[in-house]
Amino acid sequence: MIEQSGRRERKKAATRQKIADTALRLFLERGYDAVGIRDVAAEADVAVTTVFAHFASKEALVFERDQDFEQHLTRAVTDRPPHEPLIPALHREVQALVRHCTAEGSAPVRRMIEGSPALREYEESMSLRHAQALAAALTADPHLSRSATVCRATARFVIDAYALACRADDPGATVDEVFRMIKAAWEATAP
Amino acid sequence: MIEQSGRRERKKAATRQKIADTALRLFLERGYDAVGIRDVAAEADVAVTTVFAHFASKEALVFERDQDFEQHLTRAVTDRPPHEPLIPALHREVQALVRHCTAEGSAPVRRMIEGSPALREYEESMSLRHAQALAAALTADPHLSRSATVCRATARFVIDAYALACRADDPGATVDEVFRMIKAAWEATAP
DNA sequence: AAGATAGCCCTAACCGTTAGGATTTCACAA
DNA sequence: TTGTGAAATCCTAACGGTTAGGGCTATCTT
Repeated sequence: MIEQSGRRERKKAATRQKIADTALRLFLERGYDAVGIRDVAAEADVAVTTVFAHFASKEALVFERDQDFEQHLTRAVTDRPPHEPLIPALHREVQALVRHCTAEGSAPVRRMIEGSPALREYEESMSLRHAQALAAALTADPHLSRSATVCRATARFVIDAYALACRADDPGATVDEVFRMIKAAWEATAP
Repeated sequence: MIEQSGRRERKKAATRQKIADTALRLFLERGYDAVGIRDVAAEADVAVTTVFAHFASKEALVFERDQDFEQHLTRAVTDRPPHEPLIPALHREVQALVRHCTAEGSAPVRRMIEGSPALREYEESMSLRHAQALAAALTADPHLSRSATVCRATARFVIDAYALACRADDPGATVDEVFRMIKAAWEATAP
């Protein structure tokens, strides 16, 4: 139970990756709704129960890197140099995340997500979790000294900026425009 | 096909109401997860297919008045006296909506929603729709003359205020605090 | 009164998801 | 090396939300 030495972990990670890769490939080939979990399992040559041992739901197969996103965001807050102002740090990080999700290769995936109500709904609820994690990071920052409400609201605003930019015609400009609003909102709460 | 003379529409509405009432009662009595659609249908004395003819999903049974919410919100924008400033109008409306959803009788329903991931997720995706409707109303207002991005961001901020307040210890104060931020954000975008 | 149609019903299935329990694979220590 | 425990996987069967297909009746329109 303490610190496995390799092979098991590697095999598990390999299985997980194989499932995720197979799923994404099938989804893009035939459409999300046209591919069943049983199809994914068969093609990846694992049992259906194994799929659910690695992913909590069918939608989760599409958002495999979800955890990374949350970490990047919270670390933009927690790992920034001391006394560096908060909003520019978040602004930069959101720009980077948006660039990542509107990159060349991501277009088909985005189209698939927008085309499926189930995936859109799942993405929304993911965003809510990210907002909560970010709110926690803001609340914990000793330099900020804002109320919990302000931290929660700011976190949601930042996630809104990301969500809007991902779907906008000019993602970069959208992030900038929304962050001008966030900056004003934040500064209006100065203690 | 236009303008039925009554009985049919009345019967349809009655069926819908009976299903919604029965569902909510059973959910509160036994818990959301412990009640199946087949139970609701049997207790309301209708076929399962009839339930889905009136409600798009099991979760929708809980948010029967969803449409009203959206109308109230958009009308706070479209029906306000000419030249009345936007933000105070929205502020007042959100206060009213929050009071409504944190009223005495709503507590058990709220507890039920917070206790079910499926319901929370559904509520989130509803909120997104409301934000889009509000954004459309803002974009359409001839007195505002803000970019589509600003309208969309503001709409989401307002929905955030509502969502945060519904779960806060002091809902009224939360609305006020978040709206101070929204006001600053909005004014920072003055043309 | 006679069609047209909306609302409802029934049955059977689809699909995501989970429970239960067996089986294999690996890590580690005797 | 081999025994042991735990983790990963598997199989089967089911549960519960949801939908398709097709039929029946009450209501509406003309």
